[in-house]
Amino acid sequence: MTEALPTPEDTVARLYAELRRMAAGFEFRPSERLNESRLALRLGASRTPLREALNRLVAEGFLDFRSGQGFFCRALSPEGIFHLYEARAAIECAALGTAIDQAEEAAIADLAAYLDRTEGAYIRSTDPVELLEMDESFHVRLCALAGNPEFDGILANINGRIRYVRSIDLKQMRASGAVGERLSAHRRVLQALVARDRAAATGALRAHIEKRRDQATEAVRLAFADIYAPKGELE
Amino acid sequence: MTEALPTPEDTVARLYAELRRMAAGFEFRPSERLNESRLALRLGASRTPLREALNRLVAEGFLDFRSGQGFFCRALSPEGIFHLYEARAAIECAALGTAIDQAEEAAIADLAAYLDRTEGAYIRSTDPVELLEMDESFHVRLCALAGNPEFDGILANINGRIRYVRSIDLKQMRASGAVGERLSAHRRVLQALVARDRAAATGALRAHIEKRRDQATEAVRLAFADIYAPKGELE
DNA sequence: GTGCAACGATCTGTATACAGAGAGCGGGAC
DNA sequence: GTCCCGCTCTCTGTATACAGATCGTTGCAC
Repeated sequence: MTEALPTPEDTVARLYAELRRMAAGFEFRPSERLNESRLALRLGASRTPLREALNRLVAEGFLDFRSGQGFFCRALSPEGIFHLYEARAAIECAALGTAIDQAEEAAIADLAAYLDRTEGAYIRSTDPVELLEMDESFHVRLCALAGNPEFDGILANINGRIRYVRSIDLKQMRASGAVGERLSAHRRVLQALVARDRAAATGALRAHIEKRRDQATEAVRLAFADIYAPKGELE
Repeated sequence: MTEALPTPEDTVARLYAELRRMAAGFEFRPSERLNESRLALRLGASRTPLREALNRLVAEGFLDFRSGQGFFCRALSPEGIFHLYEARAAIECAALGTAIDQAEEAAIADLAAYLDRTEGAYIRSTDPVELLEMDESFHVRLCALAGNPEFDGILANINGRIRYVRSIDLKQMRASGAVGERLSAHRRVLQALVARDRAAATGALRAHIEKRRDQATEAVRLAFADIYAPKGELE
């Protein structure tokens, strides 16, 4: 189920997709060093294509590289997450601004249909992954209305790098019964877009993302406290 | 990205820096296929580290990769350039907005000092490369005031990919004696920043970048006409 | 002259080998 | 018990070898 999309024979692409998924979900712990030989063995390839895939992930900010020491998982910090959400707000709001000027009515209608279609699942879903995909997908589709592949690429990169904390944020929202809040934020943005009301649309989108930014940053901050404070309860 | 210092001995970093420079300046022609063996020989390394560097540049959008066919220089099109400038405006304006809220007075003063310091060279310079570096540097410093490394990284990437057309644009401005216009645009942005006037600052910056966007896009469009109808009134 | 097909040279994709650097561990001094 | 030194073993960084795919070219049919 997870291994289908990259063409049957393309080792580097396969490794890249697999490693990106692992890195996005912090299956490597923050700042952990990666053992190339073990990883290559586990993924069924040699170190040569593995390192090519790893280099791509370094360029995309999923991994770090230190000469002579190899590849490391990226660090996880409240500041880093804050900056990623801030960049995300910048890109999404800019894309929305362009979309308000230029998106076709039909494309906007498609997005509205998507929101209607997923509304039920959004509220009732108990699957965190499904929830995450739906949230991400709404924002990706919104961004795509601008018709600028640069926006899409930057957003896809950021989405991968915040995926882990976003899923934590979503779990917390679900636990506190606040999923509807997110959904209504999406709907508010969409309505302003339909009305071609730039100030209302970008304002609503920015407020939504900044709220998620603060929640996600706080969640990481608390996790940090857990990691660095308690010598006591471990094991 | 403005890469980390290429330490004396780090083959991949050296190759990456060299290839990035070459790709940025379109020393490979648009859509040209790269011959790995020849390139490795020319750069004094083997294909293994070369391909690692090439993979990083693919991830950054400087090169394309097609499985089974190898690496290609990115295409050059008016639409592509338009999208890059549009993304640049989004990032720089967002960074400026953050800077207006949060930048220290001292940091803003540094930028003002930089502008004063380079003003003379800016107007008198006959070296296109120097002109390009100064223009780019002003915008990079402005962006850095936001204190968000994500903004800096995205801008560095875009700067590399528009470097070629930007230098053409600068040459044309110099030829038409319009360099002062650009300088005054920078100064207008700075003054609004000093006054912490968000609307004026982002408005001025956006207008400046969008003007450059249109000029650069048009320059590429004309070059396209030259390429695809090169024989004058033939046929 | 044009289109197609098969051949050959070239190039890519991956595995493997090996040298040198780095990290971890044990032992010794204090 | 703690710190430091040196050793060893592992891992990284790069070169090279080789299999399979690709592209250009030549020759043939029409």
